[in-house]
Amino acid sequence: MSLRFYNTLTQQVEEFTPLHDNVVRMYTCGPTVYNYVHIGNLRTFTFQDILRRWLRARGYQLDHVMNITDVEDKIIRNAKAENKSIQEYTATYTQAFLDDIATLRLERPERIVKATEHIPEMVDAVKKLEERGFTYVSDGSVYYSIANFPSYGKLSHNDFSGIRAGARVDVDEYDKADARDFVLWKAQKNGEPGWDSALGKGRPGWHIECSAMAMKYLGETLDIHTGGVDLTFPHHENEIAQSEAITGKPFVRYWLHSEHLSIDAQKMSKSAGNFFTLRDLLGMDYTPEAIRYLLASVPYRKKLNFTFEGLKAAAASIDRLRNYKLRLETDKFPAGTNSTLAERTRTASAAFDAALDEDLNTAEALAAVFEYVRDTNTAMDAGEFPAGNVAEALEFLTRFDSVFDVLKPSTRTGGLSDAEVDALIAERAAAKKSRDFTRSDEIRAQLAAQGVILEDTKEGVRWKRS
RNA sequence: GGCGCGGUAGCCAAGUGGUAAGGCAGAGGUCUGCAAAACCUUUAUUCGGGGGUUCGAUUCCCCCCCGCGCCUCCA
Repeated sequence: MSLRFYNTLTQQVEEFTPLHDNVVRMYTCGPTVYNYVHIGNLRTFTFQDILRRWLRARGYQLDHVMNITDVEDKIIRNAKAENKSIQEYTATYTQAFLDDIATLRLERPERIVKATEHIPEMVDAVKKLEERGFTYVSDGSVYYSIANFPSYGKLSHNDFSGIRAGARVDVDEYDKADARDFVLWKAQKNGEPGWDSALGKGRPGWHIECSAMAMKYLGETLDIHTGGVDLTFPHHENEIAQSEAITGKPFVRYWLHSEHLSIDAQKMSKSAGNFFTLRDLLGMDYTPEAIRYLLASVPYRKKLNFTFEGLKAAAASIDRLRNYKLRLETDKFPAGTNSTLAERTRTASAAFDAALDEDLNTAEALAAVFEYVRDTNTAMDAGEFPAGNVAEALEFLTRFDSVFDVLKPSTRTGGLSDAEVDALIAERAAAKKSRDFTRSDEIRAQLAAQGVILEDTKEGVRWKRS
């Protein structure tokens, strides 16, 4: 039993151990808060959530930092268009992001840090690069000279040995194809926000944010750095170039990148306009759990093609698991304990663990759960599932749900109270007893219309909310 | 062009040098007053195509075809 992850740096699946003690120091590139995040963004954050939960399940403690990029070209442009301050504009979308990840049951990283609150650290990092000879100044802006960092390209596995030094531009949204050097500090221009600093009045480049904040909180060498594959180059490559030029030490030990969510076989992206936000899908009455399940069920290094059929399938899968749990909790089981079944539970649990240990293979982990569900349902149907095995089955479900977190229905406002439901069920039972099936079906339909599903079993009626 | 990922049943998708997990959907059936739930049967002689290695390849090697991503902002 050892945890293994695919490391982009080495292009291999490697055994994972933290550098210090039992604490995993992890950094995640968070959102740029210029708009609502879409479900493609949320796929990556869901992957990180599964990673967090599994690391903890395996006994590690976490020190996880996520940044919020709250100053950047698009933010400046959009805020200006809406006649708002940067702070005012980003506050809206920062809160929306926090709300969205909470809706999807994504755990909050131990620290969520904002770029604009770490300007001094970034300036300091740039100064250190300057002292070590990795920078040059042009038009008041400070650039990183990658010609001075020979191992540039080791993460993205690109060969930059033929690169020309000196070509540079000073905006995030480049318009020169041959630019390779990147900006560390942007001199203030007409009307843009700027901070006074030893580098002159200006604002930080995107890449230096992450280097400065990651090292401030997590030290010079991190255990894990995650992000979407699109950040591998140039963003993460640049983080390495900055951080390692400053410290002379390896910046990150394990780089984990999650594949994109696509739609109609194309990458979902804001610039392409082919995206759904979480709010869009919730507005279509899909549940957060179904969305979470869909995003989590495809292993993170595999492209996930988003379809509504897939989303419905996810919801159906959750229903199957919830029905199973309800059955465990409400059926009457014969007395005793079955050692063969107990062994079956252990096998399933071990398979679940092994699947997640191997680079978070969520698809295989789910298969282990569903095989177990089918086998034990069969045993229950045959009356061969004793009461003494119920607890272990529920424990296994709990372990599953500690990672996937989809069993508990999201609370809905309104609807019938439990007492009202019970009263109607009692009325229906009376109708059934007098073989008034018209009335009993009427009540069942009435409840169904209000989101309450009845199931008649040998032991009586059980119900659930849809 | 460079780098990277992928092509497995209607859809999603796991997987291994030894004969194809799981979920969803579909069809039939058992159970039920009817449902629901559950279960059973059924759905890929086959894993993009062609060579090669091997007793044996979906799994290893070579070539080719197709899709996607990064190489400029982007999870």
